[in-house]
Amino acid sequence: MSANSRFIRRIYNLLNKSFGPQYWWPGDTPFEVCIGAILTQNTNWKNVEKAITNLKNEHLLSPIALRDTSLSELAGLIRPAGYYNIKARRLKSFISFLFDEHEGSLSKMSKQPLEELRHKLLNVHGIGPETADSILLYACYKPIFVVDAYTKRIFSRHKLCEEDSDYRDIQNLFMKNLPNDVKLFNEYHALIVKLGKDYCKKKPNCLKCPLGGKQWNLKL
DNA sequence: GACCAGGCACATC
DNA sequence: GATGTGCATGGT
Repeated sequence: MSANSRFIRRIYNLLNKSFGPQYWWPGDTPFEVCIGAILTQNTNWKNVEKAITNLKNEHLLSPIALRDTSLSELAGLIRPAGYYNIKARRLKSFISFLFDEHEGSLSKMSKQPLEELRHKLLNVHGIGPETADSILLYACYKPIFVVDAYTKRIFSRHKLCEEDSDYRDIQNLFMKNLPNDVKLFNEYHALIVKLGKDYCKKKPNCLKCPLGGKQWNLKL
């Protein structure tokens, strides 16, 4: 086993021991996961929850209901999640894709092979790498590792990737060094977000961080 | 009142 | 292909 692989697994074990299971994604249905993945782009999850609650209260959390909702009404309801005009359009483009390609059915969409579906999702307006991979992993249960701002910040601070590593570089760091396991990818990303929220914001709080101290050259 | 949060598309060089 | 900018609310 390579040194990288040992590091990656050791960090997972540390986080898992410190935080325990995270029960991700925070959403009731695969469809809600997709909506949340778009709404949470560059946005605090608390604000996303308000927007999702609004949609639930209006009984709009289904592909058909959202398809039949006007852009302006949708924008008004998701307002708390920020960038609401842009995100309303992004939600609509995802819904259009779902109906055009998969009869409005997430379970049909999920039957597509991973790489083919990923490629198609990336062609949907408003869906980039992180949103696509969140949908693939947490809504379609495909084995793909989600990289977010926390992942990049934490791993570059600890010199486990370069500061200018791109999305695929970091994703490969995990996927080449871990077994191809949906449950593991699910839990690992969730633990990274937990670590990020609690200890590794832009101004880090290293004192009680499970990764230990202010020394950002991890010695495990 | 500044700074930040689980990105992405687009313009410009 | 790299770099900069707009999008926007709500919490600290």
